[in-house]
Amino acid sequence: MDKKLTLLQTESQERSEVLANILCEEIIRGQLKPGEKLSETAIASRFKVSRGPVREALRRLSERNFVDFIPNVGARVASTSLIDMLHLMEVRESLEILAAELAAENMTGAERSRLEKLYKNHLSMFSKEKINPYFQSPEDLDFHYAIAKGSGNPVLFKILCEDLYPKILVCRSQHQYIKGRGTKALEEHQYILAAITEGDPELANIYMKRHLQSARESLESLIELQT
Amino acid sequence: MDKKLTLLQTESQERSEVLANILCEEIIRGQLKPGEKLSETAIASRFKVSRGPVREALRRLSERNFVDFIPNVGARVASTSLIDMLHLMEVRESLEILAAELAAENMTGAERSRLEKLYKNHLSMFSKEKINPYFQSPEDLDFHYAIAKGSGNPVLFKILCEDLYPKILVCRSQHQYIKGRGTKALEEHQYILAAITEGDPELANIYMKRHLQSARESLESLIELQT
DNA sequence: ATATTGGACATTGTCAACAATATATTGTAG
DNA sequence: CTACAATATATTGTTGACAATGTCCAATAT
Repeated sequence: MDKKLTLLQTESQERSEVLANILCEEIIRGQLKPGEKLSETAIASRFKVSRGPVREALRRLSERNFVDFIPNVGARVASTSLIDMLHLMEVRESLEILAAELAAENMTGAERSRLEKLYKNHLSMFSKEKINPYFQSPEDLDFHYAIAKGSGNPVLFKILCEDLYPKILVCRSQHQYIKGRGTKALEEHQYILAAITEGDPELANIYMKRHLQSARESLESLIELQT
Repeated sequence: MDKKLTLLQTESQERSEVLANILCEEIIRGQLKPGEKLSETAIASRFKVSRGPVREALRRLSERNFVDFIPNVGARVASTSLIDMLHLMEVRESLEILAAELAAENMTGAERSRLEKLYKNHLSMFSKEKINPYFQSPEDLDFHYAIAKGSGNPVLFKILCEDLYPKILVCRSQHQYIKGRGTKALEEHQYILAAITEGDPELANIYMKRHLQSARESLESLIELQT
């Protein structure tokens, strides 16, 4: 239970980075609410350290845009709107299409078979565990991670996996917005997988585009409803 | 002379952010060489502050990936290879195409006329001042900035203008790599401008794609030569 | 000569005290 | 009762001192 998020590697020993990552996870999980004050002294006493490392951690989070920072006032958990989410999805769409293309061109044999394994794993999870089909499973995310990695472009990987995905997760946790489009998404994965394993960038482009377009469109209609 | 870079707004009063921005500019300009050690005490005494704010600034730069940071060892100016540059250009291409499309859809009248003004300004600079045609002029950059802004997508703007462009400039300064494709680029701008002002996203997509593809291809052939 | 060990030095990490600023509270006047 | 002002409190900003870690160099052994 309460499975650790593997988004942020805490291999480094730097206090400020470890702190930043912990706070980041708590923001992503919604344990820290949007707008909530991040008091230096409170955090310092909670983690039994002095304010120095805490300040450094908060500056890191400010650079990552997970907190809004006002000089002489302090840091607050950044709040993200559904419109922000839409902007994130728009950029994500463009970059994941690129990632799929590049993955179809560049993935190694090992990476391809691993992607296939991820897909099958997702598939079996789906039928076996009777998980809520309208829930963004870690397996779904793994699939997209693997493609970003397989693109062979570290800049692309970094923006997608360390920038956009975490922020999209924050949006979800702040809005109880549940994206999952059930078996539909899984079917779409199958086509994407096939295009990539067969080394067909054009098809990978098209299938990834459709996959993400429908995700974005369902978000757009959700925004319609709320206005 | 020595015109200030306007990339990084230093409106905030926060010491650590001001310091980070100054160091950032020096890295972009090549005044701080790749691999160069960024000693806390040295920087602190240079700016007449204590090490606290300097440490915070270095953590910020580490998050921005302008310095490589090793715990208990320190920070060094990140060095970027031509391969890094290629990865940056690949992502940039994808995102600027999106920006051009969105700009064609969303730009306000004022923004459109401003873009036109930027183009004409660039044009006149070119003929009047007899500037080296193979030099990436600020005017060229302004044009791309305006399109990113005009997309109406702040996430897209941030990644392009605060993430990718600065890093591409670092690459240039670290490699004396001169991209400018002379009058050719300016011509291409004209087509992009027309498509955007006429609100034609499809054409804006195509012209921007061609514009950036040729830039990337010339980089690819440069890399060929060097190997 | 090369490799290794030890210690001296320099640098980074942490902390607690103090200064500067913002926020909250109280008191007063209208 | 509300609006404003002055004070009190709390929070952030900065600093210098000390601890912990890494780096460098000379002395020694193989």
